[in-house]
Parts: sequence; C-alpha cells; structure tokens
Amino acid sequence: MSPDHHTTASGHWLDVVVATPAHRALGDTLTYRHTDELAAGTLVRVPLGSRTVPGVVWACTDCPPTGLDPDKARWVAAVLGGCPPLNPNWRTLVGFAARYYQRSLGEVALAALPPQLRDLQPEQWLRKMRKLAKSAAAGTPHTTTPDTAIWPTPSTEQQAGLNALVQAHQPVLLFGATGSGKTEVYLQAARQLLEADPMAQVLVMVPEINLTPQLQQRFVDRFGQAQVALMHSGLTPAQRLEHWLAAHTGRARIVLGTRTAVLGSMPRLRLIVVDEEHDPSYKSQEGARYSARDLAIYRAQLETRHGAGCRVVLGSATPSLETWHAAQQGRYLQLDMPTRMGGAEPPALRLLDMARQPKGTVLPPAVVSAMTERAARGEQSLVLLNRRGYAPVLACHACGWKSHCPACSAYRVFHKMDRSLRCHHCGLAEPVPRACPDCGNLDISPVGKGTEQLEEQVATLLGGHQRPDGQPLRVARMDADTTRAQGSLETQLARVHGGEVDVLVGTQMVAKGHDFRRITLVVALNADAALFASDYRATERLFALLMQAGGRAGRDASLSQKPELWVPTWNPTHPLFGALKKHDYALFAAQQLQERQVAQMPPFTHQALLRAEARTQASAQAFLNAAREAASTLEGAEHLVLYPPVPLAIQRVAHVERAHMLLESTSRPALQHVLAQWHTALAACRQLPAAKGLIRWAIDVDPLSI
DNA sequence: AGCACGCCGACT
DNA sequence: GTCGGCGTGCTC
Repeated sequence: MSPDHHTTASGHWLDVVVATPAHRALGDTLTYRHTDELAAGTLVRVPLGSRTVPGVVWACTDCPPTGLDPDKARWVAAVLGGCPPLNPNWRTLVGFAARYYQRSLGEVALAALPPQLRDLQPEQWLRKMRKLAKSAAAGTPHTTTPDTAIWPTPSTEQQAGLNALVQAHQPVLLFGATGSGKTEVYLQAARQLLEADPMAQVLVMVPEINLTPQLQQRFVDRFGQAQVALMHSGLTPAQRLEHWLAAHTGRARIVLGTRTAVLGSMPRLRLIVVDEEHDPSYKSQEGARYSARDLAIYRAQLETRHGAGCRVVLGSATPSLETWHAAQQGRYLQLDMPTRMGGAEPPALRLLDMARQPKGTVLPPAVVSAMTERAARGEQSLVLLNRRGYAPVLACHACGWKSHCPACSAYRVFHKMDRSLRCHHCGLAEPVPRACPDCGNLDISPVGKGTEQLEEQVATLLGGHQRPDGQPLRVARMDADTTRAQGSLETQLARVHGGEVDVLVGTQMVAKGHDFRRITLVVALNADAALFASDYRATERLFALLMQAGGRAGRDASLSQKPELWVPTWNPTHPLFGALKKHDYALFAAQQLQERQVAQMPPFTHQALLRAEARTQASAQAFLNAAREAASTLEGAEHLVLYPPVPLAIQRVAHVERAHMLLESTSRPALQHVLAQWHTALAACRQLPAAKGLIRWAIDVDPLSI
C-alpha cells in the first residue's frame, strides 16, 4: 500500500459501489484504483473519508475517469477474495431495485450483503474463507438424493399443480385453500428442479420470521440440513455470513427466508416460491422500500432472459388484488387447489348481529356457550382481537384527561401486567399514575379493550364451567407481549397443541400460519374497525385475515364438529361477509376490483409517496409543497396527478412530525420517469428557508398504505 | 448514512 | 479554561 509506486499512471480504475444514501451529491459509484484488474462483482474494502467500508466492484477499466480529478481517486484497501464475484444477474437485480425504488445502488447492494462485512478485517475474512474451503473439500455430500421413503405421493390436485408449474413459462399463482397442501407442492417442485440440475438452487420465502422454523423443519426433513440455508434477521451476524456464503457459493441448494432473501446471491436459481404472497410484510417499510414479491417476479424473468430459466410461484388462499388481477389478465398462470387435505371442511361463517345483542355485551352469550360446549368435547376455541394490552386508553372521568403520549399523537396503552402506560409507536413506557395527573382525581379507568382484558373477561365468563376431566377451563393469551422472550412462542404453541389450553386469546400473529388441529371455533372480534378504515386496502386485509383465521379451525377432519368462524358485527349485510360466507375469494376480488377500477386506484393506477419527517408539521408541508411544485414542471408530469401534502394519520411519532404527498399515474413509465428526475429538485427544496426543520425525506414506490 | 469540523453553554 | 451540544458539509 506504499503510495510511491502507486502515484504513477499504472494500475486499474474501478467503479465501486459503497453504502451511500441516494440523497447526497454522490454518484452511484465511486472511482478507486487498484494494482490488478478486478472482475465486476468482486468484494473489496475501500477508504471513504476517515473510514474503510465494504464495497462491490461494478466495473473495471484501464482509462482514467472522466469528470473526476484522477488525483482524488484513492487506492483499494483490500480485496475480499476467496469466493466468486457477485454475478451479472445479481448486479442487474440490485440495479433494477435501486432504480425502481429510488435508492442508491450502494444502499441496496450493501443491504443485500451480510452486515458482518462492515467489521470483518481482511485477515479475518481470509481465515474464514480458508476454513470454508477446507470443510468443502472434506466433502459435505453435495448431491445426496433425498430418501424417497419420506416423500408422500401427491394428491391428484397437487400433482396437476406440480406438473403445470414446473412447465410454466410465466409467473404462477398457486391459489390454494388453507390446508390444501401448498407446501407439499413447493417441496415436490423443489425436488424435481434440484434433481434435474445438480447445481440448481431454490428460494422459498415466507412473510414472517415466526414462520421459518416450521418451514425449515419440513425442508430439512426432506433434503437434509446441509442443503438448506436461512436468510432472515433472526440470525446472528456470524450465521448470516455463513448462510449467505452457503447460498452464494452454491453449497446450499435451498434458501429459506423472509423478504431480504430475495436479494440474496444465488448463482443457479431455478425456482422462487413466495408463500402467502398477499402478506404486507413482503413490502419493506424502511430503507429501500422494495416489494420482495415484485422483485421475485423480476428476478425470475431476469434468470429466464439471461440464464437457464427460473420459475416463480406465488402461493395464497387470498391473493393480493394486484396478483389476482394479473392472473385474470393471463399475465400469470393460475393454478387452483380448492380442496383441504384430509377432507376437512372449510369453516362455516356465523355473523353475530351486534344490534340484536344485549346492550353493552362484551362477548355475546352465544359465544360463551359455544366455547364451553367445545371445551366439554375436548375441542379448542380461538378468540382474535388485534389490540395488545389491557385497554387502548386510560381516561379521567372528572376532567377528561386521557393517556396521551407526550412524544406522539397517539394514546398510550394501559398494560395491566406491569401496570404501565406504553406507547406502541415510540416505545415510551411509564408506571400508571395513581391519580389523574391533571386534576388529582383517583377515578381514572381503562376505556376500550385489548387482549389482556379480553383474556381476563373470558376467564371470568367461563368460570364455573369444566373440562371433561373436571378441571376448570383454561384460558391463555398469545400476543407480542407474551411471546417476546426467546423461545416462548414455541413453548406456548406446544402448550396449545398439547391440549393444555381450552380457549386461546390472541392477536393476528396467532392467525398466521400456525395450525391448531383441535381448534373448531374461531371468533374474530372488532372486524368492523377494518370495514370502515380510511385505508382502502383495509377490507382486502380483513378478508385475508378472516379467511386465514377460519383456516386455523378444523384442520383435523376426524373431529366431529364442523369448524366455525364467528364474527360479531354491526354490519352483517356488508358484501365482504357475503363472499366470506361462500368462501368465495373470486367473488370478493371481483367486487373489490370493480370498485378499484371505478375509483381509479391500484392496480388500475400506479402510486408513489413522498414522505417527509420534520421538526414541525409546517416545515414538512412546506418541503412537500415545494416538491410538488417542482414535480409539476418535470418531463412527463402531465401524465401524473400530484396530490397536495397531508399529515399522516399518526402525525407525530417520537417528537417528529410526519406528512406525505401522493403521486399517481396510469402509466408506470411516466411515474418512474418523473421520480427519476425529482431527486435534484428535492435536494433544492430542502434548502428552502420554509423547509428548515426537515429531518429526512424518502420516496415510497407502490406504497401499501396511504 | 457516518464522520469530521465548528462554534456556543455548564461543568471537573 | 475544557466537555459536548448538534448544525453544516464532505466523502472517489
């Protein structure tokens, strides 16, 4: 690294991508020098300011750069060798994601690499590589043929789906009821493709980290531990690096993960599965706000255009309207799997008209007796309420004080467990005051109901009833508060499976993915809240949640009782319930798409949001107004609708004011074209005196909630 | 984004 | 007299 012989004209010029945010006046790549030629995709460490940061070589030339004083280019600090460079398709994918979601190349590229690259010294890296090379040479059996004994024969329906999807030349929507055995189709498809090509790799994504253990179990059982790598944020930094390398070098043939896995390096990718593709968790909500589902489609197409081809399967019982619409148009191939395995019947919907219940009903009496009847038969019930804590707000009856969060425009939630008031937005937690902080009145009380209180009330209502064995009924609660500790989710699931619980109270985390064979009754509370929410996607999410919740029930066909889904509501005639009653997603989707088309909303139009966070609401709005003004003059803006800025529903979080403005167009290229030009204008808007106090801004392409 | 440099208030 | 607050500006 001695500079003397380096200052001569010798050496190569490299365009290197490092983690720089898009906002600043830095180009996508920075120019560095190195003695040797380096292949594009090589991992390096380069000096940046006073630090040394990891980077990826994007291009290598012999000619000095144009538009940069050659003396300003610094020398590469180290090459992280010992593994193959990131291949062209990976780089194209990262480039596309950066461009489409309006972020810098470096931010997307480095977010897709194991974070340990930042703090691993070159010597440590080399040691790691040598160790890996040795263990690989020692020979982990690479192509163990899976034991055929553990592979069940697919049902006719599964086999038909399987045949169609391995031959498909377009994205596949696997439209399968809960419990129809979609996972078996993924497993069989993976097997076929892996056997056909000894180097092939398969990527399977699930929406939540909670769902990876059971998926991992099934894949490891079939393919063996050595073949499977994991990619999600629950791994330790060392594990992340290890699994990333396993995928990158091709040693792992199956990668299981959450949305981040879509950006993993898999040189021979032949199949991507997006399970529960409708789940909003696939859309990243910070940093580069990408949709892993959309990138999966792009990635598969890329591997088909420049590679040996890659299938992509979107699985869901309640597809996103975007996906459903694409399938209706024939852009995706739709495969139906309507039959639940083992002949289990879909749950019957029963709407409980709240107008006909006694005034002030907590749980309709019919629900209570239904639960006790089930318990008497040794069956279980599930009550869903999407609100943690004891009560969403605490109020003083004398002066009207409410448990506002001092930092946010939201109430703090009363948690009885530790007698605290907790803000679910900024995390601020304080002990509950003994008396009203404003007037000193001792009569402050909870308003509204959360899972903690529901658990208490259900226990009271069921008091006196007994199980077949004469024991009192057991009520348990599962939500983010009871499953926070490491491993407690598994413990609690095991207790429910083991029949130690008669009635389970929980938030929607319980409704996702976990099957409870002995549950024959699901009660979904507070469905009305979603029915009339301001977010236009709320009904879509409610339908998916109710279908999914109902799917928790009656997966064991040997149980005598037909499974039921009960929904207390003030609006029993809402069309959503009509479709739900018939388990008719297609009907629901048709209704929704009709409405969306009339109102010109996605998927019939394309959207982007400019989000602003600032010290004051006025400065956020001033910035957005200026940005809107600037956007209107850009090329292609005539094809866009630029809406005025509005504060977010929760306007202030942790003392930061938030607002956004919406851009809409029926032409995706026009929208993209305007967004691409906008950045320089936005940097200027930030400098305006009225925008003083702006903390940060970000563009959210294809936002999920507005 | 980090991380420097820089210019004003309360402490060992 | 320093320690440290975060405003401004730069990084090939």
